[in-house]
Amino acid sequence: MLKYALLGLLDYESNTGYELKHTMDQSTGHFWHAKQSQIYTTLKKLEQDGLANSHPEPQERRPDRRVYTITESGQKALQQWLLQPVTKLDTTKQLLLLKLFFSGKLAKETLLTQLRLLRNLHEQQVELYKTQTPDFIDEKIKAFQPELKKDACLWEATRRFGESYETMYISWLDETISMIETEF
Amino acid sequence: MLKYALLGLLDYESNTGYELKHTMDQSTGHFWHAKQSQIYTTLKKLEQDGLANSHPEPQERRPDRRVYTITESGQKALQQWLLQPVTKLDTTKQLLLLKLFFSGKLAKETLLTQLRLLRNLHEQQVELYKTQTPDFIDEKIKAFQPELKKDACLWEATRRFGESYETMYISWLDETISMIETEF
DNA sequence: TTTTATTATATAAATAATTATATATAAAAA
DNA sequence: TTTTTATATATAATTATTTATATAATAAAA
Repeated sequence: MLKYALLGLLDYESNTGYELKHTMDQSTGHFWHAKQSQIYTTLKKLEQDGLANSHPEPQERRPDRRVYTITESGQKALQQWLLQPVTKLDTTKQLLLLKLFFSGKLAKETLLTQLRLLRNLHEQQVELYKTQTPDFIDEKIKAFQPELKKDACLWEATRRFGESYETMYISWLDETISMIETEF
Repeated sequence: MLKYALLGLLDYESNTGYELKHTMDQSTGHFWHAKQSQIYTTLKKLEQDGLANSHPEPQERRPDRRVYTITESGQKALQQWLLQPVTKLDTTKQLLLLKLFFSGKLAKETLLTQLRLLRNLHEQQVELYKTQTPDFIDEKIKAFQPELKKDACLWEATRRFGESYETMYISWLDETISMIETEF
């Protein structure tokens, strides 16, 4: 799928692996992340498959940048993929839930400490969705200009998902913490 | 991590790869899933690392079962892992959000159809969390008996997470569908 | 002045996970 | 009676992902 995430971004503008990594970290990374090494290898694969082209761009006193551009074939592949509906639920991996499931023998205070620590992390994350992410979206809209209104609405929908998710998570943690405080 | 999921289950009772797969599908699989092949290979690794033992159990007119049992070393490893707090957020992969992010050029009705289809899937999933999963927990509690009260509370907490998550997801879908209906 | 951060790309090695198959038997359903 | 479902394990091949490392230059900070 990373393939399509990269094609999607390249469809807005040609870019280097380095920049794509940073753009992803602030946008799609919230729901589809990738390490630098995976991005570089996937870009190579895109080029091999004819879905993108690349050319080196010399820079003053810096290593060359390798700029990737989506091809027509790449745009078709992206479009094709976007048209296919999602027909099954994502299988998520929740480390906290996995641990919690087996934590019946842990001391009450150990468990509570762990949950309170995690609550802080989620508090920080929800703040991020409420502030930094909207700024990022505004900035991109200004950069790409007008007819991206629909895109902006959809980007905002994904941001809203993050905010809802974190809000739900914190409520769930609060309920779970109370439950443990009273029933353990 | 699958390693610990398996150790956690084996700590309740010795079991075969086949049974572990089915138990996981109905319990931890909601937040940590694995394919049959991965379970078998991970069990082998557990044995190589001395965290579990196994012995074949002959059956009448059926292939032998290979029953795995957690070792003391395995119990220590499990305990050690449970004591370590989760210090960073899970990086989830949400296929729908990835597609949605790039779907600005799709026709309004195409998008709405995709979102409504997904809404049905989440409706089914929330029902599962409200009914089947509690039944599974009750059944396990009866099987393992009394002092699993704390375990049961934690299992219930993970079930509650699933219900909250799906409820949040459906609300988000409803908001997103309205947004597209009015703003596109 | 030494360290750290930023700009940039690339690959090797290891681990994790998925897909596809192979082997066997028996019961139940179509 | 043929197919499907369930019981059971195992491995090969492939793909996906992470971790670690190498290279190279500049600017800023300690």
